[in-house]
Amino acid sequence: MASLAAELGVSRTTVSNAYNRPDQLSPELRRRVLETARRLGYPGPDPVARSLRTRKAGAVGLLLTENLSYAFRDPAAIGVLEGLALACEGAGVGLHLVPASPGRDDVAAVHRAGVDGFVVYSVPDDDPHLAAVLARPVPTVVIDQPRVEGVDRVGPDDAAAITELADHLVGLGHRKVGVLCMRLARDRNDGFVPVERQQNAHFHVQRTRLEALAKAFARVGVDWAEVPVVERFDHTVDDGASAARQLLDSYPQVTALICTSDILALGALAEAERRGLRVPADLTVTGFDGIAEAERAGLTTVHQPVLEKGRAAGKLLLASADHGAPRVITLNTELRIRNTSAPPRTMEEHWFGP
Amino acid sequence: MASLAAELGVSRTTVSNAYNRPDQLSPELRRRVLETARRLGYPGPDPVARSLRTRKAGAVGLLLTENLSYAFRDPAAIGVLEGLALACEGAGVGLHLVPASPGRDDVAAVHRAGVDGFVVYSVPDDDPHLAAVLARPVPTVVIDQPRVEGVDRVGPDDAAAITELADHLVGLGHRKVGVLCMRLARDRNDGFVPVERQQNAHFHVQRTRLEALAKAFARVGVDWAEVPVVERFDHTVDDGASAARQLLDSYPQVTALICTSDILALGALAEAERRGLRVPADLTVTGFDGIAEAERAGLTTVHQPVLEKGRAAGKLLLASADHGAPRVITLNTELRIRNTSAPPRTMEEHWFGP
DNA sequence: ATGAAAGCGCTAACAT
DNA sequence: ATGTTAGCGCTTTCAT
Repeated sequence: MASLAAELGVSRTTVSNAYNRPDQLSPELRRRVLETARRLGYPGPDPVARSLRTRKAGAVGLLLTENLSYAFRDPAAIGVLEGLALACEGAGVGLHLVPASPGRDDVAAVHRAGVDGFVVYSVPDDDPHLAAVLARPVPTVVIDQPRVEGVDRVGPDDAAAITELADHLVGLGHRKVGVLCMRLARDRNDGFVPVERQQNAHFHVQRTRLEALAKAFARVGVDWAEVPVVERFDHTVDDGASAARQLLDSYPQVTALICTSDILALGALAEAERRGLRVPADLTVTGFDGIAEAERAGLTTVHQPVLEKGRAAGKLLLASADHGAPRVITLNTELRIRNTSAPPRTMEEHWFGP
Repeated sequence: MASLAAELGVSRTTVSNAYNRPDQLSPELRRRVLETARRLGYPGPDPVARSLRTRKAGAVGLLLTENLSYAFRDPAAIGVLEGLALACEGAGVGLHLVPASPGRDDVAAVHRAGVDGFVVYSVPDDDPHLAAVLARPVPTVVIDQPRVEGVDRVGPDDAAAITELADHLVGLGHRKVGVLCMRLARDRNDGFVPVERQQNAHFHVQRTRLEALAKAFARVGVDWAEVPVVERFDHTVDDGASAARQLLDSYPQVTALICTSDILALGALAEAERRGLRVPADLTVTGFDGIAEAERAGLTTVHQPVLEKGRAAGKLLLASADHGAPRVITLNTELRIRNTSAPPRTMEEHWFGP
């Protein structure tokens, strides 16, 4: 830029103005500046230098707990991403996906990200990347989890939502239930979950849902310590199927499988079919999220507005006027009763048919 | 940072080293620096200033022709994104989604993006955002389109791929065909496409496919000027259905509908069902891409490795050693003949049954 | 309407 | 092992 100014015999200020404040220049001069720039191969102001000077990066960072590519496998995550992208697009700011693998604790990527703020989507409360984000002097919005003191948050009321679902099942008469849940902590534990691990789960959403389920079933006399809960570290339909298999192999008397995501529930449905169990006659299966595939499958589930979740987070972040109190946006959820939930078969029905 | 150094009675270099080159410091001093930093609330080196100094942003930009959120609706685009994210993650660099709406010609977002390079995915050759990207002094890789002189590119051999498909249809005996294609230029034209518009299409991929189809059918005596081609600006299953409706309303004698994407083909399938046309007995339908939904639907299509496409582009960009000749990666495609293509019914069959 | 001066926060040579 | 010096390229008062 210096050489350009020299060549033109003007100051650098003038060149800068030619790009950033056309009204501060005679149109004629501006034209000359731009043309000379082209001739000399000057590509326009360097965005990084500009960011340093203006203290604005023009981008927001997104931190996920998972491999970046995970976000593109899970329909619910895609919905959140889409909503967030929408909000960013509306404001003309970029969306910077931070490369944070769950395995390696390499937090450097968070430090390196030139962004004006972060959206953190569904990470465990002890995630080192999260700590790194919070240490940065930029605003942050958390989607779903964890709850962090003083930090904005967007998410559903998980306890209320799943309580409604539990009450539905209780009302149908289910007492022998099993649960399929997602990862509860950063360490892999593909299998049954002792109550202690449930209570200490670092993924707040899962912990809340399990707690709410325990409470709802306790009200009708079910001892939660007796309820089998199977955890899966990875989140695919196949994992849901294998979890269902593991649970039903040991607890064939279960009449309802409560899954903390639609993905897992879809897998449970597949496993039920494999075993020749009719849903919902022989087995009730429920999900959580309300993704399109679940609707197609007729799954009874709790629907949450994932796109809205992403968008709300983006808007919150971009509207970060130095607020005093942290803001919390609670999204509406809706129990959608479809074709995978029904009363359990009684013993009579079991032996003599309905 | 200056005040931190002052407080500690050391130079700024030492503070910098504490963060960036632990080996240049006594562990003891380093510990003291980091602790004092915490106490003083110094959040660590500013990423933007560091980028300015090191000339490395630690991120690659992604430019899409569409609303950012479009990328999250199209399974093929998601695949590309995932592959690209994978490559970025592997290298520890961020993925910066550039907010470039197709409508507004606001190129500023491209100028503002602090990135070390760009991946451009499927944009028209006259896209102003593309021009802005190429003007930046950073390496660029194009996925699919357009072809730009001297710029790296990753994509399938569209002509060869669709020629194979055309030959399949020709072999089955189809001569009365119709085509459903995606957007051919930046202006909206939802309807039939005159040959001239086909030849002047700014989306190179679509143009290539149409040209190859024309050539393949010309070889068996079909006059391409007589072949109906319907274009859709938006790319949804519903658009595919409405395009099929528009085409079949005017050309009911068509025996095969060639769609330039699986999404459009899925819509065509829906429309065929709506009209009571059996596929493939009454109507052959083909797609392009090989997305999961297409496989489920049993669609005859051309499969291309979308994830690999994104990953290859990312690797190419990240390995941008000042190469002499531009590099081109051609991906393998594969004709997948499934249940939506069959010989056309003859007139006899039509009147008297098979 | 244009220019001069100052500095955003950092790191990389090159000393010592 | 630590300090000195010199910018990276830009924008922004404030003057003229």
